[in-house]
Amino acid sequence: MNHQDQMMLMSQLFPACEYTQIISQQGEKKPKPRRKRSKKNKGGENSANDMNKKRKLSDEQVNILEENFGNEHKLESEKKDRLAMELGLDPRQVAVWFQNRRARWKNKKLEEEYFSLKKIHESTILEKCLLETKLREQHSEALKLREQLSEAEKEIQRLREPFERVTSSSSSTSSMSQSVEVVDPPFLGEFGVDNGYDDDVFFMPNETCYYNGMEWISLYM
DNA sequence: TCTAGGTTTAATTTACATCA
DNA sequence: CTGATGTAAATTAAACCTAG
Repeated sequence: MNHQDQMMLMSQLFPACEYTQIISQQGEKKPKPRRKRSKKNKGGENSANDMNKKRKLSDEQVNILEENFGNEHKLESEKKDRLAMELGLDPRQVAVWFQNRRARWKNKKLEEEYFSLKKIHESTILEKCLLETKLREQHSEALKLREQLSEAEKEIQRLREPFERVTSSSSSTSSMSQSVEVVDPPFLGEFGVDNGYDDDVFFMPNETCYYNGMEWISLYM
């Protein structure tokens, strides 16, 4: 595999940006500072020559170059010469055109990638907002249910009181018998509200610790 | 119609890699 | 090591476009 083949393979395996990164990372060398640009030959031997002036390529030339670029982003030397002959251009011009075209292609790709990532980012933010809203709703629902539970427990206690008075007076006649109080198991709902543990404590099913109410809320704010 | 300022693009420069 | 050749990146400058 010669150098050109290797380059070709690299460019196929990696998008232009990664490909150039790989090249520049080889050897981990810092890029040397660019040398001062030498003055162009303004007024030099060829500057007066109109042939040196920049000529825009014709539509047909550009079409054929684009067609070739569509097939392959890099040119082998032979193909470059053939194409140059076909278009009536200097092989150097064809090489330069491909070089510039690759640079434009890379810029376009980067731009596309930027907008695609931006889109993903925006939709993720939106999803996060929706999930946060949902969580707040669920939390206020949990608080409401907890309030209801507390009320229900108070009501149970209130209804029990007459019965407990009777059993405690009758137990005084028999010291052996204790009040057989049916103790309800602590209610541990979805959020593990356990009044037997602490007044305002939540147990997270997937975690091994307890949070008080404000801490629990702040986890989701 | 003219023109200043912006955009596009052909060409150049530079640094670096690879190979014979 | 050296020179030839290739590339990417940065830059320049000619040609072109457009608002005012």
